Amino acid sequence: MADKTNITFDDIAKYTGFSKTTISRYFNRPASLTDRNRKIIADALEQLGYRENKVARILARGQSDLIGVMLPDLYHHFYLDVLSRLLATYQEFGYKFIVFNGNQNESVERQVIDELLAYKIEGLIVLSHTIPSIELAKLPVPVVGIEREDLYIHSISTDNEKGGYEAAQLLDSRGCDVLLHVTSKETPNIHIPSHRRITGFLKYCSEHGSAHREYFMNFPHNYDGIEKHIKSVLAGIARDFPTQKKGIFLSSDNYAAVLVNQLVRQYGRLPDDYLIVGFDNSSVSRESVIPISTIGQQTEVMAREAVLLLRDEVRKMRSADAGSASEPVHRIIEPVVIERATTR
Amino acid sequence: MADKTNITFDDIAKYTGFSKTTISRYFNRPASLTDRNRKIIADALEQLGYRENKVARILARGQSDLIGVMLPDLYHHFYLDVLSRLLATYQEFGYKFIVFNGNQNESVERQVIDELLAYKIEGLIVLSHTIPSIELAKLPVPVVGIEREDLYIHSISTDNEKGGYEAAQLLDSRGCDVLLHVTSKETPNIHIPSHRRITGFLKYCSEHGSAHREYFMNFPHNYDGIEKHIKSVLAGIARDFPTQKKGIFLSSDNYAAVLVNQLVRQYGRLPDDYLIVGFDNSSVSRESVIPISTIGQQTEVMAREAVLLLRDEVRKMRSADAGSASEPVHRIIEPVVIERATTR
DNA sequence: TTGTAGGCGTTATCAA
DNA sequence: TTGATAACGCCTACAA
Repeated sequence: MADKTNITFDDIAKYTGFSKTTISRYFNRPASLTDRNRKIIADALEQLGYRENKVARILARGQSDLIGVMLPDLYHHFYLDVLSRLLATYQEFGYKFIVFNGNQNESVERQVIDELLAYKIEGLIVLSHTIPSIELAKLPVPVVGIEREDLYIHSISTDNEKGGYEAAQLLDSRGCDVLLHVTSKETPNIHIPSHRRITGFLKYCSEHGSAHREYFMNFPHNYDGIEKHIKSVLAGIARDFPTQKKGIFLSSDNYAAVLVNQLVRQYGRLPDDYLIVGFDNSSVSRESVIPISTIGQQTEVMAREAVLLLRDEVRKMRSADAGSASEPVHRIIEPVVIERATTR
Repeated sequence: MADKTNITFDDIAKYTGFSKTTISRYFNRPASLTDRNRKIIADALEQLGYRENKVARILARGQSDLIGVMLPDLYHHFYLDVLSRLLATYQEFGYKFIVFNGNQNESVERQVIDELLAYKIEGLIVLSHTIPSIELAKLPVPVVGIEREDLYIHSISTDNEKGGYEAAQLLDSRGCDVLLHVTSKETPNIHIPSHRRITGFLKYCSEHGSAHREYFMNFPHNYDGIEKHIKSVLAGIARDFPTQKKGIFLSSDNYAAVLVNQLVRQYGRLPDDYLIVGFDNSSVSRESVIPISTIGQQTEVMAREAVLLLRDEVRKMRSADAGSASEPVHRIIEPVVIERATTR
C-alpha cells in the first residue's frame, strides 16, 4: 500500500463504498457516523496511507489557520524572543506561522504582505515599524502590532511609560546622583513605544527633581556600529559626570550589554559609580558578564495575547461578515522590574 | 471600487469581456497577450482591487513555494542564525517558510511534520535531531538536514572534523600545555556532527602528541543549567591543571561565552593561562565581554545551499515523477577559523 | 491570440 | 445517517 502518490477522499470513498461526503464527515462531524463505519474508514485511511490536504480545505472553507509574522530585524533579541513565544503558541491554538524578516525595507515588506495575503493568512502580526498602521488597517485581514505604532490597528504593547518610570525609580532608589537615558533617535513619532519610555523616565525625574540627561543615538542594527556609539556616549558621560554616581537607563538590553562590556573591559568589573538598567529582559541581559538589571517585557504573555486577539478578531469578522472593521483594541502589558547585579 | 470582498478571475473576465483563461494567461504567459489587452486587464485588476489567491493556484498546479523549517530549540544562537539566513533567501528564491520549534519533543515534531505536509510544502529543512533520518527519508517531499544526523537524507553540514582539528591546532599554536575539549554528551551516535568535532580534536592531539582531555557534559538547554555545569568543569580544570597553560575548546559559542564570563568575573579579565575557542561564530562569540575566538560555521552559505539543494531535488522529483528517491546529497561547508581576543 | 471544458481535493447544501 | 451536486479560484489541455 501507500503506493499511489496522492490518496484523496475519492479513493477512500471507492475503497470503502461510501461517498466522498461521508469521508469528509468522518473528519468534520465524526459523531454522525456509526461506530462501525467510522472504523471501516479509519482502516481504509490507514491502508491507503491517506494524508490530509489543507490546501483544498482552505479553498473550500476559507480558513487557513495560517498567521503571517513580519519581523523588523533579527538583531534585537526581543524580536527573536517574541517570535519564539509566538511559535510556542502552536500547541495551544494550532496556528501555523509564515515568518518574514522585512529588514527595515519598506518595499520588500509591502510585497511580502501581498504574498502573505495570497496564502490566505487569517491575520497578520507585525513587529516591524516601516509601514504606518493607517495602511495596515486597510488590509483585508485583522492586523495586530506588537510594540509598534498602532494608531489604526490592534496592538499588544508593554506599558512603556511605566517601564521608563520604573527604570528611573530603580536607579534613583539606589542612590544615583544623575539619571541618564540612552535611547535611539527614531522618527519623531510620539506613537512609537520607545518614545513613551522617555516620557516615563522624564516624568519620574520631574516628579522627584532628579538631575538627568537624555542621549539620542542613531544606532545602526549591528553590533560593531552600536559599540562605536556606546563608546562615545560613555566617554561623554565619564567626562561630564566624573564624580557623580551615574544611573544609566538604556532603551534596549542589547545596548546595555555593550555598555557593560565596555566598562568591564576598562575596569575589570562594574565600577561602583555606574548603575545600569536595560529594557526587554532579553537573553543578553541574563547572560551578560554582569547580569543586567532590566525592565522586562513579558514576551510570553504578549505573544499569547497577540494570537488570542487575532483569533477573536477573525471570529468577529466571520460572524459580522460585512467587515465593519471593529475599533482597534490596544492591550497593555505590565512591565516587570528585574533587578540583577548592575544596580547593586 | 475595491468593495466586493473577493475578486476572482471570473470578475475580471466579466469586467473586461475576456475569458478566465485569458486572465490566467495574463499572469502566467503575458507574452501571449497583445500589449493593448494586457493594459486592459492590468487596469481592470487595479480597478477591481484584485488580489491573487495562491491557495487555488497551489491546488491546481501542485506547487506551493512553501518550505517547512523544523528547529530544535531557540536557545542556541546557531539555529536562530540559520533561521535568519533562511528567511533572507526569500529575496533570491521566493520561497516562503513555515517555521516550527519542535522543542526536542519527538511526538510534537511528528505531528508538526504531518501538518506541514498537509499544507503542501515542497520540501522540509530540518535542524532538529529527534527524528532519525531513516524516517524522514520516507516523507513524500525532499528533506534537507542541517548539522544533524543525515544517513538517509540530503544535508548541509560544516566539516566538523576539520573544525575540531583546527580548534586544537589554534590552541596548540598559541603555546598551550594541555588541550581540553568540553562538549555535550549526546546519544552515542557517531553520525551527529559534534561527534566529528571530537574526532578532529583527537586527531590533532594524537598527530602532534598533545596532552589533552575531554569533558562530556549533560548540558541542558537553558542558561542557568549550563552555567552550573560550566562552573564545575572550570573548577575541575583549575584543580587538575593549576600551572599549565590551558587551551579550552568548547563545542558551542554559547558554552564558551558562559565560561569566559566565569573567568572574567573571577579575575577581572581573561587570565593568561586560559585560552578559549568556541564553535559556530554565533553572535554571542562576537558580543562577549572578551570577544571569543571560534570555529565559524558559514551559516549564510549553509542556508543558501540548503534551499538550493531543496529546489534542485524538487525539480528532479517533478521531472522524474516516478519518485525514484535520489541518493542523498551531502554538502560539506568549510569551517572558518576566526581568531579574536581569547587566544591572544 | 483567445475560448471551452474539465480537473485539482475539499466542503456545503439540499435531498433522501 | 448518507449521497449527489455544486461550489471554492485557478490551471491546462484542446480547440478555434
